[in-house]
Amino acid sequence: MQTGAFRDIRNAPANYTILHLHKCFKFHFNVIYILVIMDTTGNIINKAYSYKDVEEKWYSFWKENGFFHSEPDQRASYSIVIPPPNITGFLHMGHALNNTLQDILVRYKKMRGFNVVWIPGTDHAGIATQNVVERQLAQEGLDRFKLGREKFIERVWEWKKKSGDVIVHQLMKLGVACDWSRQRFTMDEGLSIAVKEVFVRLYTEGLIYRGEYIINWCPRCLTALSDLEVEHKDEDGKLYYLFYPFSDLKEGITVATTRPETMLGDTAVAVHPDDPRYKGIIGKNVILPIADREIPVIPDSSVHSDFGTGAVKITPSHDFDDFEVSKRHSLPLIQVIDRNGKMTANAGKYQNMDRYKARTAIVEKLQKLGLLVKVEDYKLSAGRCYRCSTITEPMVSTQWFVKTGTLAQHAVDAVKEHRTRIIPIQWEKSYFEWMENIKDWCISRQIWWGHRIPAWYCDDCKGITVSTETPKACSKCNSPNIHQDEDVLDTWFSSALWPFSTLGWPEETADLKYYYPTGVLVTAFDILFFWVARMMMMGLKLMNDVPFRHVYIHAIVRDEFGKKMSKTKGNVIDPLLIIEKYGTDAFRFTLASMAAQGRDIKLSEQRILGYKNFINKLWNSTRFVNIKRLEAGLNPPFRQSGEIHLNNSSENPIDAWINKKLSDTLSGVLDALENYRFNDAAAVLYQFVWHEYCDWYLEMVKIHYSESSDKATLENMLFVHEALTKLLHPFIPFVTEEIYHILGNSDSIMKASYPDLKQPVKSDRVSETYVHDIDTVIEVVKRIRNIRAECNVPAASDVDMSFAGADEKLSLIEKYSTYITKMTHGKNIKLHREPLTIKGTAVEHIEGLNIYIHLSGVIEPSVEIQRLDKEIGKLQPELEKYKYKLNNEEFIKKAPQEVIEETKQINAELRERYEQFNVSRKRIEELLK
RNA sequence: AGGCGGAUAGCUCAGCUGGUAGAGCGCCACUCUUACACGGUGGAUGUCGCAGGUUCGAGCCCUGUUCCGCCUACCA
Repeated sequence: MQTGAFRDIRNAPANYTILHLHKCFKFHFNVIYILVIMDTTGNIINKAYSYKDVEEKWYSFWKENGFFHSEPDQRASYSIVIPPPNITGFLHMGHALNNTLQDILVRYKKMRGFNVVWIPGTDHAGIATQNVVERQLAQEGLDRFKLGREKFIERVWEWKKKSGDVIVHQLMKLGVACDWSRQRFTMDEGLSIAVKEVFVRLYTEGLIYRGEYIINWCPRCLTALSDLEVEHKDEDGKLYYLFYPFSDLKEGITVATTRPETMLGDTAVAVHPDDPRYKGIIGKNVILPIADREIPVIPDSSVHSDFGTGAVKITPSHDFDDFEVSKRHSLPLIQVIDRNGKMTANAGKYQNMDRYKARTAIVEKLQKLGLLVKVEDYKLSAGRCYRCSTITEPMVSTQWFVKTGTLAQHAVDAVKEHRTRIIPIQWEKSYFEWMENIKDWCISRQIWWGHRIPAWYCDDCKGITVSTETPKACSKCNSPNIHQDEDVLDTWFSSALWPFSTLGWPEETADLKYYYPTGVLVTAFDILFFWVARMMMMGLKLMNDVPFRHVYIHAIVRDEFGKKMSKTKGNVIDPLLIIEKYGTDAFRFTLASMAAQGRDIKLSEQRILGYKNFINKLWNSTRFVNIKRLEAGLNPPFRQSGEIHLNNSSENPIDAWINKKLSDTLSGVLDALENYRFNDAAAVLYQFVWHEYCDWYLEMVKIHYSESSDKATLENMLFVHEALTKLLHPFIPFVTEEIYHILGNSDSIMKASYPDLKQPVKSDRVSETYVHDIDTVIEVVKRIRNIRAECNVPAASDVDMSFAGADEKLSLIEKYSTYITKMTHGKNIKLHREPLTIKGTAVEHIEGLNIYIHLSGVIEPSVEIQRLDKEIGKLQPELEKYKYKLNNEEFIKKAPQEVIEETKQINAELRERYEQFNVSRKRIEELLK
């Protein structure tokens, strides 16, 4: 038989008819043991946890039973609105992390008795979605203009119907406890009403206005972009030095530019007013070559004298700064590049030429004229459209804006007054910085997919009518000849309303009253400005209250090179593949464990594998406790209340011990989750389950139960197992639900409540003693195991052991001798008051106790001396450190009393151990003589 | 250019308010023991980027500095 075959059978699914094999391979004999373990419903419980069987089953169970649903009631509410993923989106690591963290909070708060709602939904993603559909049209040889606005929008809706919920179904795979009955879409009827309402209100108050301004324009998407929608990157470019002669043609001025094609739109040359080189020429005119226009030399302090020649050509129509300069100096605007990125009629014979072809042509022409002074290589930062990466063009046009001044101020105040807390707090600084330098928000987009701007223009009086309902006539002159604005609103405009529009605003609904403001917004920092800041402004303005009490900012998941994962870069790790490979629970636990990582999470599969093993460990411990449960015929509830009580002096010491550790774990998890330290919560649970509960408690239960058949301890074990299952549920919902049922519960674990510290954990002196006892037993066992391993004692052979020390310690050893012998393969324990000297014995020392392992024939005295020397060698530098510390007068004088006490105690312990080792060493040496 | 973050065990990273450096994976040895080999037991491994400073005491605070990353920005 081969190992491979062995494994294959072991991992067979639950419905596999052959019962799985158990510890089957005996080396010389082909003996196969078959062990069958069944749960209460008669299913075979697999030895290896197979998540695939479990996950789908429970998600539909939860969903169909309405466990995700919430309605306002008497309880305290806790609400979260999902950052709505784009309908064009596919689940990526960012979504996975973001939604896992939210789900942990949602399930946790539910189990703590809050009435929790998590409102899901999707975003119409204007430009992104339009691009997707336009690409489809292109394949059919069509474009949106051929189709016309109405037909095009129909096409988008069709597409949305078909593919828009892909991301939603992917989210479900993560196990998210969203209230799907409340699912919203930013272009829903209700949300569209909210959008119009906000537009009209803000317009009426003068907070939305229409104006001519220079904006970022994408010549491919043919729309305005907000500042945030433009990405800047350093690129190789050239810096051209152009010579503009004075009108007397004798001398001139050299300007530097990276964009010579814009020179045809120049309306001035600016120099710094204090620049001595140009003192005399301010006010003179230069002749703009090719265009043959005269333009003035003007003073402006925004010019940096030390850059280039200290003289700047001013092109107000195609440069943000120049636009500002032109306003200060009342310069005319001359547009030379059009919306398609081609030269306009103002460019004379270059008309209709592409902007980059025109650059080459104009540079050549200038060279011929002898006006090109020089060309240098230069790194420049070009703006690119965040959707299609086309280089954007600054363009002067008429757009709609939100006046952000006071809105932003209120949003700043709210955070300063901690009505909304940003966590981690360092993000506050970025938030303030951005908010305090905010510009008016350009909200109009020249695309078709989105909320159409509710403004109508009168063909007769040119008046503007803004209204939530489609008007019949101009509100100014009553003329029926009106037409609606062609533009739609920035996608983020509707997203900004998300925390209240999803709750029914502008209606004053019961939901709105009950759930607003939301408890927390969970998001990555990359949309802190795009979205969070704008929700703050809108929430405060329209609801008169912050939209969320907390903002929790988590990391961005990056690839191994620290780059943001994106489809265009092709560096995406698909979470769905990870789920397929390791299971959702393992994946979720990994994400929670890594949530603390600074700004980037670089996902490593090794780590996920580790947590998959953890789930398996949990699974197998469940198999064990359930065998015992069925044997003993125990059924839930395993305790009358959820209280963890330590004050039962008749209880088993190991129960007192594990209950204390459970209680510590509980407070650790609560503290961590209340402070959004997901990784700490995960670590505390991992440590408890594996290294306290499984490693020690279950092993001791085995020993105890085989001796005493004590059902009370089994019940305590089941109580602890169920409690830790509940504690883990928010992190790993699927496996915990399965376990909860295996333990004999018929209801969902989602209905269970988190173990609660409100019922105080009492502990009397007896329990405390028990806890300390077991800690000591563990310490003793570890020391003995250590010796066995270091002395290469064969694992299967039992060894005699003796103990020497104070009565108190000896009675402890006596009391727990069964645990000690069974856990160390020991036998014939003997107790002594005085230290021993026996040949062939290895020695260990812990506080107040000497441990002797009798290894005649296994260990030579000389070898034992070497071993002791090693121990002594390890202790020496430690002792030196403490000696120095305690001899330091300043330390004694200035350190807090408790630190000094602690130091003294550790020192005493080390010293005792050190001395005992030395004594033992001497005795063995004497034996050798 | 400014702002922010990172630099800790071979790898991926924890380390909250300064008080004997941790986890997971990997590695070495033993081990298929009756929940689990996706397991058990034991073990090795770090001048906490570098240089100063404050402090009785610094991975943590301060100053400077070097790499790496991100964000913002009007040097044309």
